[in-house]
Amino acid sequence: MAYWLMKCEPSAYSIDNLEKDDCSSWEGVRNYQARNFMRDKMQIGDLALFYHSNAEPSGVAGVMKISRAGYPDHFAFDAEHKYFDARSTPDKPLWYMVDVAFVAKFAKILPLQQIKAEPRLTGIMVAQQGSRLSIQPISEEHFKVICELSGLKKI
DNA sequence: GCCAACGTTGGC
DNA sequence: GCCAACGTTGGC
Repeated sequence: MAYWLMKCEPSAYSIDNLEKDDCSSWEGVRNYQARNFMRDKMQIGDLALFYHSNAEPSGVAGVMKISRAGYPDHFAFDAEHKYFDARSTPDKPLWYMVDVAFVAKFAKILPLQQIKAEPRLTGIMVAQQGSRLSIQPISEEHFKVICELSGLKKI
């Protein structure tokens, strides 16, 4: 059982969208490191923080659960789609995605500023300067501290 | 909207 | 395989 932090711009897809949909694919990741995490490491049942990037404020918005492990991102095969990539084919997929399921929405966004200010979260990847990785592993301890700070009692 | 930090591309 | 140019991310 592993823990993750996954970024998305809420203008594209937010925790509210996921709560409404209950379940969603997490397509469009076009970074090799992030892809490797999804393809090789993420397992059904893993918990992930939903991080709103480029937002007001940016921060953790809620919790979700991996409901399907890595599988080829078929949006890369569709020439009409914005995530199209000619280098990826059904035979030799280049990009992967997972499915996520809604677990909880925080009463309030936990802003990045507060994450940076919390001593128990020292060293967390999302607070590093210039951290752009959209799929990040996170320790169980950091995960729990963030849930606690957000007032979430129980997953 | 600015721009620093970072990842990727491609010429050589 | 180096590295400059370019594109993207994301906080501010």
